[in-house]
Amino acid sequence: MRINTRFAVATHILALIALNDAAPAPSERLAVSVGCHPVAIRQVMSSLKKAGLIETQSGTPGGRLAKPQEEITLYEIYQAVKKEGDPALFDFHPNPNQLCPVGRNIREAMKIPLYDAQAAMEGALKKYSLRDITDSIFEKVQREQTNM
Amino acid sequence: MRINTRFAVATHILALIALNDAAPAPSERLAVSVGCHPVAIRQVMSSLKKAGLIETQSGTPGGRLAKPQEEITLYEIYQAVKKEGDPALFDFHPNPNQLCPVGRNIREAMKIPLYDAQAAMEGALKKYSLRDITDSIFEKVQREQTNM
DNA sequence: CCACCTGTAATAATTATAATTACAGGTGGT
DNA sequence: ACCACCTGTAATTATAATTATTACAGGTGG
Repeated sequence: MRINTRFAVATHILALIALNDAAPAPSERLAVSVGCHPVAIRQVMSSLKKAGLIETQSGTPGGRLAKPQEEITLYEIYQAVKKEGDPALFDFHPNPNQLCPVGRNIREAMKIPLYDAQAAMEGALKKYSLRDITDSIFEKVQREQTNM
Repeated sequence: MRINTRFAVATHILALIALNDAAPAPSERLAVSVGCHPVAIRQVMSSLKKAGLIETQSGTPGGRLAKPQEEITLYEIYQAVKKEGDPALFDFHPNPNQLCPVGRNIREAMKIPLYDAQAAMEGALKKYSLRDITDSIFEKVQREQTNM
């Protein structure tokens, strides 16, 4: 599962949990809204739990937010689902020829700029909380019902 | 070809052109250093030409920088190889269920944060020029030869 | 001319990604 | 204490994305 997909699924799940005061939904139900496989939901929820963003109980459907929406940033969500193996925004780069001076050194030469770019991206994600997202969704839903 | 790969290949090619005062290298030679297929080299060089970063001539091997290294930023390189088809940093998101209020609206709700994140990333790339990269490579090559 | 190259499209091979299956437990209601 | 239903996680299969390869119509310069 790609980081982008995991991030999208994670945010979606958290929004569903945050907005749905009703009965706790099993992974199968969440999967219908997200549009993916229930197992993918469980895997992502497992990561969110490990990161301390939600609380779940094995065998019991659904989950609760572990802290207020205001305190969950998009950055935290991103980090929660970012796996050991392959996070880097830019997976620079395939297989440069080690016999060529440029091929041998370009990776290191690009390290700082790319790290900088990734940090800038992550910094932007820190500016938004789950609350911002759910507020935005709520607002749009209201508009659907009243107007139009 | 993925945007990340294209970006890496493009930077590599530009560094090779910038550093190699010697004879112009055909795509096959560049491919050896980059570690990919010659056709990929030609495709990326085609993009770089369209973006006004290099000058090439059909039938004649190699290419020249169209402007000084100082004036070619990593951002420009990134933009040059970014294709129409939607390279967006976060391809949010697969196929949310349109029958669910959250699934129907989350994409729009995430739009601003994700756009912001991408802009931040691109802003960081603007801070570095091709010269920074080639200087760094040159420095590392020097160190390889003298010390160690 | 001719060997060598570019530019680009189309196809084939490979790899990454997501869906599915499987199963060992946990839970809560009855 | 049972049972239907669920989670958590690994292993496998199917599918989609990506890269390599083939192909070929020109351009170039000796």
